[in-house]
Amino acid sequence: MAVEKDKPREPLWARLERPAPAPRQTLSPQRIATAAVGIADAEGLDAVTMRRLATELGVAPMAPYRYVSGKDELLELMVDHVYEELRLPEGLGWRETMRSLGHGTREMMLRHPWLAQLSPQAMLALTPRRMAVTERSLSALAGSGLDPDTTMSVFRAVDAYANGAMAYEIAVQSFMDQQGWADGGELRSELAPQMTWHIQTGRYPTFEGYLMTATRKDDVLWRFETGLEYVLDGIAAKLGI
Amino acid sequence: MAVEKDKPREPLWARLERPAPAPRQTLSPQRIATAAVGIADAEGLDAVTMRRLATELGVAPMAPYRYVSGKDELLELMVDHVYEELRLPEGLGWRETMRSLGHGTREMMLRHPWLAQLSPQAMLALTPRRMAVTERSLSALAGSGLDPDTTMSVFRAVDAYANGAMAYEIAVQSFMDQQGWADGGELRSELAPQMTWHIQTGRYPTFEGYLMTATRKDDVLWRFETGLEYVLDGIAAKLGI
DNA sequence: CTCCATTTGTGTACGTCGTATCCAGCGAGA
DNA sequence: TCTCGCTGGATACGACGTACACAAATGGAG
Repeated sequence: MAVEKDKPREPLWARLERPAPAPRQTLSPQRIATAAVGIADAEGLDAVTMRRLATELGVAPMAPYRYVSGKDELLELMVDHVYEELRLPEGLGWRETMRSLGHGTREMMLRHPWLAQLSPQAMLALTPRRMAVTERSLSALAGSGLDPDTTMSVFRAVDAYANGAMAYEIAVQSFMDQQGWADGGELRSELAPQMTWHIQTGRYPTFEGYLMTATRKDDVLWRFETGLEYVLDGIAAKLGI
Repeated sequence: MAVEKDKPREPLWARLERPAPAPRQTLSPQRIATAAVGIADAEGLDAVTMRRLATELGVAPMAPYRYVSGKDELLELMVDHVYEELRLPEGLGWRETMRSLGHGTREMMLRHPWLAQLSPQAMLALTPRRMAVTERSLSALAGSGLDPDTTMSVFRAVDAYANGAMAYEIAVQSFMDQQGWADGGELRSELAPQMTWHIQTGRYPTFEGYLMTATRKDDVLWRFETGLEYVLDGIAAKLGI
């Protein structure tokens, strides 16, 4: 017996490309992905359990394992499923395409907040629809006369900003949800016990000043767009459009 | 009995401020945080288990619960512990401070890659040292004559970029580690079975072109810095420095 | 139509996790 | 000295991911 070595197992996406070898048609990757995403959307990622998924599909707990090697691949399947919603319009210039990437990412993540709590590994997963987004982005950038490395750096910068900003936005949103606050009233935001306590120590005067005088604390869209424009402007400035 | 309602429990940080009420000195938040961070650094976040932590501390599994209400608070403690490493030099201009925030975040996350796989909730946690970083950032920005909302948007943009970029960098890094690849040889990077399969479908010609012609695919620091400069340039451009 | 190899779903079981609950013992103030 | 409150220990429970061996259903070959 060799050192503990995972059997190299054909990539998930390769398997799915072949027409299903023998269809008994109660389960399918599609059905599995849809069900799992449904659970995650409705009750959060923690509710996505192999057992729960099986129940939802009306099937024994181990059944989905025929289509997915484990929970990690299930998450990959979910990511790919949901990335279908992120379509970049064709024929736009680099800036509009990148803006569209940002906003598309934002909307997709707001619809599926659990995306923000996937492990980086799962978010790195090279799924077909994810690859398609990358391809489209790079090809929109291709007309600008940049070298390949710079092109990729632009795409990654926008993607990094969008993901980072949404991780934060979603964290705040889900915190408020769980507090039962329908909307981010400014007052309520300050009333988070943790925040109140920190401020009351008097150690963060600048922050306190912000809390008391800012007027767009709850305008999350404004914040996202403002940041996105920084990134786009910076790209334009550095690269001469 | 009221609706299932968690007892409001005093914020973690408030409790820690009081001098330990009765010291029997075998356990302490400090010791707990250090041990937990040690485990996570050495073996990854999954190895951080309440039981494992207790073992490491030479204590019964339930003992740490006296200092931490559950695993979530343990993670908060870990985050705070590690944020001590992120110190922003004083007296710098806004741009140098933000650059320092970016690089400081990067180095901290490279030292503690598990930061990238914390749930957004845990990353949102308002811990003292995190608050201190925010305070310092905002105060460095304060001299630039920006309104409070814009000031915050600048800080959040840099923070979002740094976090998003590092989530990606760390995911790639840990993937390579787990493949046993010491360094991101370009060839090897292409050899990831998933990637190879996708490329071979011929559906991603632009991406394929990038893979074959790019020369800085493995220069992760260059990529991080380039993206960070986009953000900083964009801020400077949009706000007139 | 029949038979069989292959594929698809089932049943059972194991080890590990987070943590609720109750208990024992120590230290300090009366 | 007694006792109260805090500390850490012991035990236990339910849920999780998944390994493994089995049964049922399928479609092509004869």
